[in-house]
Amino acid sequence: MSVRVRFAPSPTGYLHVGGLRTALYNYLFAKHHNGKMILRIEDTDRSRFVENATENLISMLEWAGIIVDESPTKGGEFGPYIQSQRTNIYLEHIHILLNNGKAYYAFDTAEELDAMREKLQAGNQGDYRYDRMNMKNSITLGMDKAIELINAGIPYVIRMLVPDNEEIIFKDIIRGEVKISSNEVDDQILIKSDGFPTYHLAHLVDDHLMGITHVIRGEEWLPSTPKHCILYKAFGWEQPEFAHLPLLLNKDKTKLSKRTGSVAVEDFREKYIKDAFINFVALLGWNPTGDREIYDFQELIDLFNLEKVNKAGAVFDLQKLDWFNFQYLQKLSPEEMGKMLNEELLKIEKTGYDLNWLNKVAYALRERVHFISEIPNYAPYFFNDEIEYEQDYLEKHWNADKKNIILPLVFELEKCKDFTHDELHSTTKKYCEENGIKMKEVIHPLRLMITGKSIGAGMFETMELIGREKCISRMKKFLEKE
RNA sequence: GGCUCCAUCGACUAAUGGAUAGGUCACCACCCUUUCACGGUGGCAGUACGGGUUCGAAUCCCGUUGGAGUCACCA
Repeated sequence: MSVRVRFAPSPTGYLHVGGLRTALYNYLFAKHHNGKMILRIEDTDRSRFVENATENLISMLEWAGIIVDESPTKGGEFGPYIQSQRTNIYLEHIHILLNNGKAYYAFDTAEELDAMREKLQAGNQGDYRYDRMNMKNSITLGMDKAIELINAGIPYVIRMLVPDNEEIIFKDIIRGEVKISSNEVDDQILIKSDGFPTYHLAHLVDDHLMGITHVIRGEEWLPSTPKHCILYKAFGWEQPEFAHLPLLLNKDKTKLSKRTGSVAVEDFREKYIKDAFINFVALLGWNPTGDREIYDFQELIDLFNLEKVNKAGAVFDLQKLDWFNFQYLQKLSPEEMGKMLNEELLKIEKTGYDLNWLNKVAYALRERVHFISEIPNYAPYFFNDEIEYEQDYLEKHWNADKKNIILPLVFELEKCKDFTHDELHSTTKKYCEENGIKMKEVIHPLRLMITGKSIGAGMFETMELIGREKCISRMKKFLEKE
């Protein structure tokens, strides 16, 4: 049987990085096995629906390189792929359960449920499950009475009937065998009073109908998996394989949330190189063994296996992601770097640069920044003619003596024919040798006069990029002032 | 609180009962050097604790401790 997996988010606004990793693992697993991945939108909670969330979800997945085989926009033979368009299917299926006695109607109000839970809490602690035999439902009232209430327009829900005293055992690919007594499982609501199914019913019916072979989802679903096992059995369906992924964590080891920083994929898209981000995320909770860190997308697909997914959660620590970004930055061509730099400059409304020149600037600085986006701030002297001088640097490398050394050099440099790195370098070297001074004695003042900053790329390379005219005028302006 | 899951350097992880517990990020030092970086070399740092099984345990078992997830007419 060929592998079919799914990613089934709720359209609640944005794609969470934890969700992206789940989607990634699903995708890697599917493609590794030449299988299919589907995208299904779980929008049965009408109150949480957010406009355009589905489009956003898809565009984030596509940015990440996750191209699903079947989806609301792409279609497929198992559609529709939006749960709110499948309500009739759920209703059909709930009747199977109603008819075989595996589900029942319940009429309790929110207040009555609250009262029940309070009572249970007062009695035996830790047990808040639906008290089936002491509430208003078709078991205590009888089916005739239940039908009567329904016909009278009384709101109702449909709950699953959990069998007593059964041991539920299921196999998880990552965690092995998990056991739990059915006495711990609640009579979960399957159909809400608004007629929509809950997640538990809807996802399970869909997974079955859509031929899903492996359910790969976050660990937060582990506690409700026994419910799903009971449901599969109630329907008489074979259950899929389960794999519950370890959670992505905040620094304090709690489930990753936006509390401590951004978790929306769109925010990462703005800052990081896609391949670096994917590489980083893929290695959070999984490792193909060995000492390697850098893997391209195809290698991830080739190597991925669920058996080597870790059990413990992984702290989502951006420090290493920055390093990955640096590594991938070095692999880009000057043209790619220049393009990114141009986009950054557009954001701060700096336009009109020669693209070829931007390529060179970005390339020259590639080893000094983790992100292309740092460049405008790291080396403003490429884009502003107004130079700000670093005070410490100025004090350290400038005084009356320096002026006497530098002045003749400026004239020599002005005479350079091509104003290229090589010529500037040899001219300066010659000058230093003739006057018995060290190169660094003059390079720092040059850097100071032209860039104002103590850090940056090689000075002659920088001068070539800034150009003769600007370099000379900056030096002269500085010399007049100081 | 009940239930379930989990536990290797600060972080990500490797080591499928057998070497001095390996690599990467971060941090520190040194080298290179034209500043800052890159790069190179080295360093710091870990099997939560206690039992057991075994010739041998990070690894298997039990217990303890700690952490997390979950317990909705949300997914």
